[in-house]
Amino acid sequence: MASIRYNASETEARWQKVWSERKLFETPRGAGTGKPKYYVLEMFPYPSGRIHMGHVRNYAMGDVIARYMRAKGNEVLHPMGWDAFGMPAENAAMQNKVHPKAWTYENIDTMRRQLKTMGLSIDWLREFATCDVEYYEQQQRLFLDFLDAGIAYRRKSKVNWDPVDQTVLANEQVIDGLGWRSGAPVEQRELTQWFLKISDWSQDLLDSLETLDRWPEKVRLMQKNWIGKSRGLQFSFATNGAPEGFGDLEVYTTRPDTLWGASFAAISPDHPLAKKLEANDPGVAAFCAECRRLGTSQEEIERAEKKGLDTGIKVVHPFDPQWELPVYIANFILMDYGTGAIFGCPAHDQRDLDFARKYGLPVIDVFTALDGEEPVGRTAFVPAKTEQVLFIRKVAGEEVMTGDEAVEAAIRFCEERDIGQSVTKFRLRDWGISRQRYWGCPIPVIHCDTCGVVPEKRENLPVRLPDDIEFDRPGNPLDRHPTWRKTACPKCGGQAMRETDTMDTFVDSSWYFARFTAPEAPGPTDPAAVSHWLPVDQYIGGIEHAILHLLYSRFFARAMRRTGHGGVDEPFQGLFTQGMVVHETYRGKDGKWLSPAEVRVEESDAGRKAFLVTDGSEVSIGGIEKMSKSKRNTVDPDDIISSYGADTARWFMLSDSPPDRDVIWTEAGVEGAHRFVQRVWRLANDVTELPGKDGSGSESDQLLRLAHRTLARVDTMIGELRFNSAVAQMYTLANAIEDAVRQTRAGKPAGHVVECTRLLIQMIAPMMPHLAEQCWEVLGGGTLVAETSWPAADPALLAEDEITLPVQVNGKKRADLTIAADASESDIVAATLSIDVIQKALDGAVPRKVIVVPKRIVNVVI
RNA sequence: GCCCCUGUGGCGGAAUUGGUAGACGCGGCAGACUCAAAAUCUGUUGCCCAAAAGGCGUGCUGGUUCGAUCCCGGCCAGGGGCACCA
Repeated sequence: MASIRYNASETEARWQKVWSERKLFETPRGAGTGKPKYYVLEMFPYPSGRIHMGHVRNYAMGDVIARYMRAKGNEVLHPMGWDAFGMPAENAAMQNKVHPKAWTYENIDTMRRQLKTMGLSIDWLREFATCDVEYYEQQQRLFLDFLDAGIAYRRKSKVNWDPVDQTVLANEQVIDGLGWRSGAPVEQRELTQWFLKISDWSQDLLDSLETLDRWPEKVRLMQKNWIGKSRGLQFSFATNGAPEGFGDLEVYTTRPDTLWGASFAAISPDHPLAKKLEANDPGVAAFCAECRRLGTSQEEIERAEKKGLDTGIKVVHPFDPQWELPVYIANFILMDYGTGAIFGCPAHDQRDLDFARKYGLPVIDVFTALDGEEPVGRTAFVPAKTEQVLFIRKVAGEEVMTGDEAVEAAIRFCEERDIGQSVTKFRLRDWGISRQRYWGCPIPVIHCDTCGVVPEKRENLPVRLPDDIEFDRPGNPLDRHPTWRKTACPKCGGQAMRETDTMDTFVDSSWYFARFTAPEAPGPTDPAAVSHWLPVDQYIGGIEHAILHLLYSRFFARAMRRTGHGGVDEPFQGLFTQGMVVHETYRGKDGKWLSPAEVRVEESDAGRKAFLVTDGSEVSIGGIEKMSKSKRNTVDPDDIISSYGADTARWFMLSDSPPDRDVIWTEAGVEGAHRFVQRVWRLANDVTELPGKDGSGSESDQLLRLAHRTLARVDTMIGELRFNSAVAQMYTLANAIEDAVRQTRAGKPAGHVVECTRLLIQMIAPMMPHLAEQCWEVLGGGTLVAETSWPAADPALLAEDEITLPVQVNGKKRADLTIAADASESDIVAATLSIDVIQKALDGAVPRKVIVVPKRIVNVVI
């Protein structure tokens, strides 16, 4: 037989052209065609330069769903755009003297070209970038509506400040407390900034998580914890020795049941009391300054060594006027949560215990340790679990209560005595959207000396970013621009200044999915299109967005609805979080990172070894890590697509690894995927030339049965995004068809071979669309696979008349039992007990129990 | 530090979610074809034991159950997020 090779690059280009000419993936504008709608969306990419394998994986998955849903008879919306504002463009501007705009649009061009070679079924007519004026103009309209509705407001907030570069730093730009460029110790500064009132919806965002049953449980949990609803006691400590004008110290606690074990109070360095003290006491000022050097990142603050400064002020314990506690300023208390002041109970909180040990404070055990629990010793005794029964000795006498009950009892106890009130708090803070940067959406407000903060008139929108800017110095070029800031006050007409802050790029990505439904609408959205297409039926993206992006988008949907821009609360009905693409790392003798292209890996009994391609010297193989430029362990999708084809890349990304887990990129894996491409192509050709292919017989029925069983399984697996399992099913079917071909050649004609192959091709089509079209043509499909309906599995072919049950003795498998599928339980027991092995095991005795699980297993208990 | 997740052969993983652990793929080994190689095909492949019988085996450890990769407790290791990276 002539060896037939499949030419991927020719074939792929050919079918991409056909799809595009037939406008197969362009979704009609407006309310649609009457078919059920299905909106598939993958998180849009940041145009960083070139696409990477992570993108290939993400968009391959989305494309499978899009093509599958189309074949299932849905009107599918599958758009693509660019999350195009952000810091990297400004960094590139500073380093390479390119304009952020030019850099961004060039990257978009490159990446669009790369994505197109993947053969994605995307409606490219809807494409936009968030840095397009047409997009950010609409975002400015949204902002003004939010401002009118009281959703946007200004207040003071802290930023990381680089005193040398005189600029605001992102958390990422603060390394070990130092500015990334200047190396100067970072300070905290307060600026007046714009906020969005996400906290208005805290309860709603929490409650609605329950309705998101097509979201991963872990994401819902993370969001729940992030919103952080808590019930606790808020009360005041009377102070003794506080500066003039400072009254009581307000404290919030979720553990009022430990109040009897209080041994100190602590306040945030940003607490009003600390600020008062700071003004007059250089010691306090020095300590607070040190705390502020930790920057604004919560991780940094909580991982730092716990430090405190005794203010000398005392507070009076609410249960006993004679009992005084010292007040510390402590570096681990956040002003943003609760009241910025706490009481410490070292016996029942590890952090408080560490603090007490360090500063010699008493440890007072409130609870009676249960049997087996260690009393307070090296570590705190924390009976936090609700199952653990505990006492609050003094609060509830000797009444036995669980943890939550104890907290409730403590709150009641305090309320009855007028010591404080029950308060519900959320951890979720309002969203600060001000960024002191150029490459973002300008906030459309004007500062007027007489009128204050005035929104720009809507007819003056967009507030365009100026193109003539300079990046010769750090900081926001908008501030330094000679003319851009200067404008007339929309209210009084007098001289006024524009806001130079731009918006957080998370704002851009919080509503793009709505804009895709009507990308040319004169307003931010077209309400009819939004109500037709939203919510997104399947959203796919990285787990790293589990909290911020997804929560902000949920908030935006609500805020847009309130301001008349949308019809849904929940933007994403189905969510899937895919894993990363990782790769081995390599280092040469000099310790420098090497790219996979420079390395040849050999596998033998002695294990894996790697050698430099150029001189054959041995290379050390390092850990498997996320593909990154710095470790040079990236593989360029262009290289893979040009040598193997897009279908191979897509197939490899979808096989083997479960989509929500990390996938390891290996050369062997790609070759394996490519081998399958070739096999399928050969199979399609072999099958059409096969003599006697339409014969029938029990063998052929078996093949047809398998094909329909495979179809039924693949159908559910794609629906559940279990692509790797679907792939395995298709391998099994392909193997069986190859066997059938071989048998037919050997003179035992197996029928239904063409029919089964066509089914296989239709199943493969969403994953390897080009190969499928080519095979479909050879098989005489007539139309395009992309236009055929998804085949339905025939229930008659799925039924089985005989089944094989495993037979266990005391839970260990000892035999198999093949029996009619509809056999009764007593038939099964009888048949089981007549098996030789079972009789031998019983040795004449009567089994204690025989457990029959229908269609699963038989277990004989002796 | 806090929240969340993951852990199964040499490797990626499967297991109808409490019912045959290792489907399918990669790699290895043996063979066929070939002057030879590539490609392709066939067989084999968790570990222990010469083999059979059997035993062991899903990060470690304890428990619940007729039966645990799956449920519960305690650990260990790796990863994601922590509000100005996107």
